[in-house]
Amino acid sequence: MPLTLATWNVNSLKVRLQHLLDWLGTHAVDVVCLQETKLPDDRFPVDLLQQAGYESVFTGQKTYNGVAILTRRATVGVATDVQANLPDFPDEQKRLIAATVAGVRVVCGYFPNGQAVGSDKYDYKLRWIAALNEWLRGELARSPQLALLGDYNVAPEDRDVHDPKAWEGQVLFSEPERQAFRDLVALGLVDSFRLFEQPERSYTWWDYRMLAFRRKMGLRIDHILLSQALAARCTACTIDVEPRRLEQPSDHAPVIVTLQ
DNA sequence: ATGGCATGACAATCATGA
Repeated sequence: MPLTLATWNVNSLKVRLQHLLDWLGTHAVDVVCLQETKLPDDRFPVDLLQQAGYESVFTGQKTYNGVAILTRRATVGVATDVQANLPDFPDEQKRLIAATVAGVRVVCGYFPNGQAVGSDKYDYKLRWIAALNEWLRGELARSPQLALLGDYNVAPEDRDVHDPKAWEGQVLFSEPERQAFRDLVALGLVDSFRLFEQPERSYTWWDYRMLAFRRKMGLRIDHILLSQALAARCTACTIDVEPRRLEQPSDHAPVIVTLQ
């Protein structure tokens, strides 16, 4: 049986819970990484997800951030060896959770936005990614079958940006951020989306304003990087834009990868 | 040049996002 993993920044799990449940009902993916749940742990909808057939591990907080890994009980059971946050990077912000599922080390990250190039938040973003990189080196040595899924808040290449000229040097597309992305790839990871022929103007995020989605004005900032061992098993990677068409959507679309 | 839109805390605006 193939194994499917997905990542989706839901921009509030409270608001998007029904969208998520509907999506799980039609897609039945085995592992789902969520970002921006914006829920403290005592408010996480464990029971409703269990009724939908999914077990959850999560780390969250009020108002901002928050990440989770859902596992389909019937196919992959419960996640083990759960790690919340980067061990050597003290941080109040809940941006990372890792767990082992079906022999795969699944890392779910909500990378900092960075706000504006040169700001304190931009500096924090680069330091956060550097700390992730350092920690991942050890994780990869321990777990050769590793996937890093999430909202990276980085568009790696020109073709990942609807208007690269306009975005040049801006946050999400600045050279230091793109270099940080390449430094993750240099650990021996593969951008699964680019293993395959993809449609023109493939993006995962569109601004709520200016009718950006309808006008295909987006960025590809949500990614699934796979270790070499997993890349060898990968048969597909797609962006599902359908949830972005719904009423009151998340501004991000899910990305799905299939492993053989 | 600016704000457009959305979410959440908090109770009219404000912080944050990307």
